Amino acid sequence: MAVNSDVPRRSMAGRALALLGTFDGGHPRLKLTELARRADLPLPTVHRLAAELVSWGALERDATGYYSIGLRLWEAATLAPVAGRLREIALPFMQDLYETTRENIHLAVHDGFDALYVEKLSGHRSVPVVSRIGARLPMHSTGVGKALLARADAAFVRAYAERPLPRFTRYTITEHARLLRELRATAERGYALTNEEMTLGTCSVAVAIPSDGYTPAGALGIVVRSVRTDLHRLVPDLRAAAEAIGRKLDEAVDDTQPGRA
Amino acid sequence: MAVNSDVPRRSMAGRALALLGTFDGGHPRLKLTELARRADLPLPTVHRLAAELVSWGALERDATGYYSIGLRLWEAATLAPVAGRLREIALPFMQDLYETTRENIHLAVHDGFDALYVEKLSGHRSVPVVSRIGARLPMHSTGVGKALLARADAAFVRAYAERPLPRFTRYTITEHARLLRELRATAERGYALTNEEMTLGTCSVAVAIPSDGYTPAGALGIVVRSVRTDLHRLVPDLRAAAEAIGRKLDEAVDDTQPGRA
DNA sequence: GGAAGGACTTCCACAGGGTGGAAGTGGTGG
DNA sequence: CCACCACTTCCACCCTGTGGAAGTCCTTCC
Repeated sequence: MAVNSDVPRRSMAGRALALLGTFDGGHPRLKLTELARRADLPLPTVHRLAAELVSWGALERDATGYYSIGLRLWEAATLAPVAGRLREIALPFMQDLYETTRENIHLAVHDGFDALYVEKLSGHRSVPVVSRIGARLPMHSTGVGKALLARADAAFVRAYAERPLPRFTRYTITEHARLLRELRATAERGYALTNEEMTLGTCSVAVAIPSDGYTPAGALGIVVRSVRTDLHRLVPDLRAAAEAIGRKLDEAVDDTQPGRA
Repeated sequence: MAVNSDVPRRSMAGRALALLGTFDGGHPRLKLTELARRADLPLPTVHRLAAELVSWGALERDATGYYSIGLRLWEAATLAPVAGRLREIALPFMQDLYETTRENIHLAVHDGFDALYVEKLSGHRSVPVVSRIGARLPMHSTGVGKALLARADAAFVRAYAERPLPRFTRYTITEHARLLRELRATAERGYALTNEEMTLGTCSVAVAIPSDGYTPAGALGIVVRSVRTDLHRLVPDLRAAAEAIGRKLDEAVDDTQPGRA
């Protein structure tokens, strides 16, 4: 018997989703037992349910018994607005930025208290970074995060700053007052900067994508080696790209939706 | 009462998945009624189930009542091997190809009777193409498709060629014997070519990614305007990229999996 | 070689979550 | 003002999922 006396007894669909939810960046492949333990479900239940998910294509199971996310689920997920419309529109502009910089180009959206990375371009010559498509990173220590936060409404920013701000390097901003000051400066300047706040040796510029019709709001950023001192020179291109993306998004919204997004 | 006397009574999880399956490239957003009709489920059932999916984040519902695929499902799907490992490894090489050509760079895998597009890079100057990340296109009319098909085992190729081959342009190969001949030529040549077989005005080169440890098998392709006649010149770079990707995939497989993929 | 342990699979009688027709609500357009 | 349509809520019946227990099949260790 599970000890979920407080949990209001998950439904079948809820259990199926719980199984999907057990996968994360550190655990993209799981064995049956791990799946059951992480989802806190009895083993036979997981066994039966997982088999059904596999038969539909929501999960895959390889010869060694490991489960991973299935191809068909991935395929369905490409239809999410964030992956479809936003990415599709942004990509050519991100390519342009990549060509001129050959550095990591990030596209992230605001979700909960995190910046969720929707697209990332990088080449062999780019600095290695911790981001990954589908990854969540904090907003106070990343370029795109600060750009998003600087645009968020005051109540949200206050809520964000009142939580403990995890430290990643000795340059990470962890004092609430300093974060608020930084965000004010970002808003006035019109773009966000970071300097070794997430990873030593890298710094970044980012701007918010000015689209009023589209949610969740996005931001575009570039991460470079900190030895490069010409971060500011990237701003005009970055801003032009963000504005062009925003314009296209608004057009696309008008096309498909009579109401708001 | 639904008329599914032949369908073996779908389970709850099956119904939830059926809802996700109602979305496709032509219908990325659906209203409740459409969802119910397309999934062939009673409206109250869909209503209840959809609400549960929304609360988890597998679906989203906007102010106008339209459902679409949810952010959390998209996030989970980024953990699929095809999106995670394959894409991540291939991307820098695809970037290199993009820089030298500024044309559409495609990465596709073999799934069922289709080429499933896993990644696509394109800029403003690239020819417009019908592909989309997550899209499925036939294997006999696309570069990546032919590259995959030329490597598939004989039984599969026979099964493929025995089905009717849909025609897209007057250049599409629709005769079975000719397709088999073409595939033989592709295998000998070591790369696939198409010439206005999917879309008038575009042609393409593609090569299979030579990885023995990794399934599903992938292919890398470039689509350019047909006025460009130097398609063959792209082959060395393309092949080098595919080989490098294959090598990295095999390393990655060794790292994480004692057995086979 | 054999015993112990662990991971996975199968079984089945019980029970509580899901079902879906029907009725209610709200908005729209004629 | 009414008719219509899309969505939402309700509830008593009953079928589907439940999960402990037992079975199978490796792997490891002595």
